Amino acid sequence: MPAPLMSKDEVLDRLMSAFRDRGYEGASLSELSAATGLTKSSLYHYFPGGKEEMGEQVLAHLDRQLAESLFKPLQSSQTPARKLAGMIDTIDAFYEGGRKACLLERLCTAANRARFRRPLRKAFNVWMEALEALCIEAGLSRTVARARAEDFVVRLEGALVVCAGTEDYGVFARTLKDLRGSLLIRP
Amino acid sequence: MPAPLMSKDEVLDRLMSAFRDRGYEGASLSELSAATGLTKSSLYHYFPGGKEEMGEQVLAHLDRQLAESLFKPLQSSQTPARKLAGMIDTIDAFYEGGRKACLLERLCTAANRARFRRPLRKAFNVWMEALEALCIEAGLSRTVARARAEDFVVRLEGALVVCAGTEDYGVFARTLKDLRGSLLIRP
DNA sequence: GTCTATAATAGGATAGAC
DNA sequence: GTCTATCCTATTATAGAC
Repeated sequence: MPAPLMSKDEVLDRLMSAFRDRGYEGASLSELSAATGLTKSSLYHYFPGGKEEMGEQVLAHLDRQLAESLFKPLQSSQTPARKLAGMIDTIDAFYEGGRKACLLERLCTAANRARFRRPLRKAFNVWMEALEALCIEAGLSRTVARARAEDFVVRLEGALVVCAGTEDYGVFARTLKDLRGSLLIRP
Repeated sequence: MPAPLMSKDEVLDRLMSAFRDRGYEGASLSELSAATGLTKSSLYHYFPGGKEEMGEQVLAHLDRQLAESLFKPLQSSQTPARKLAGMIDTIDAFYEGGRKACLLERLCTAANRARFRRPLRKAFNVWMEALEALCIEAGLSRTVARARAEDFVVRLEGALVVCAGTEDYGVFARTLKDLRGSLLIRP
């Protein structure tokens, strides 16, 4: 049995990229095959459950990435302001300045598929909870922290949608800049 | 030749609903057929260009609806604050409190299709320009007005995405409430 | 673990009767 | 303007060799 040509993580990265570009329904197995460089059959070796399992595992993969890039930096000994700055830089890179869509958004269309509903909700909540914790650490009340965290995710998702629709990527830059300056300030 | 069973506008309304629920790629002709009560062949009578033309015409249909519900109220003699309140009520109803997605967002996935790119960008811009005009009427500078308008659309789209992902429709209510109170206030 | 080959089905689209 | 019937192709999915 030949050694795998690429790691499972690499496969998941490429699938995620394809789903982000084309959406869950829009990404055909042929496209996913081209994106990974694997044949359809090889994809079925990794994902016996087919496209639905690919979506599921890519979502879990994103969960792990979020944990790595949102939680880990949160536990460092930096000031909240510095942590925020780092997180926003990470976000800016991950979304390529607004040119790359959000996987969560692109999976929402398929959220009637029961398999995606829970993990989707969880991913959004985990994200907001991380932001809420950061706000609280910066001295905001629980109530304000919660509202700020929610608004952060709302604006980020919205900016990505508007960028995709208008091809004006300044929207993303302006939104991040505003979030950078406003998330932690006292009410 | 039998009289049409329903008006073209009614057909377009139903197609829009289906596209908003399932996305452009997610909505199959069978579903569109079921949603309208017309057979596939009848749909092709209305839209000889097939699904792509359906998307195109539904987008144009939305344009007209926006003109009716965003521009017309703007030209009334009410105060800016009252116009804003009315617009937000309209928006709340149109999106069913966050339960119904935005057509523009759901078409972004298909925006690589050249036919959708321009109308999509136009729809976003027309919307933002209407909001900008309202802000200016309320006494805000052009610069602030532009930023507020952009942020309004960003937050609205984002709230819809987060609602779809979390099934927590409070997000939409909270976002609208905030927009209601903040769009027109002086910097 | 990867491939070629192929099956099965669903999707988009058309022809032609009424 | 609507329908039934059908076509073609792309899509998902599987079998089995190496």
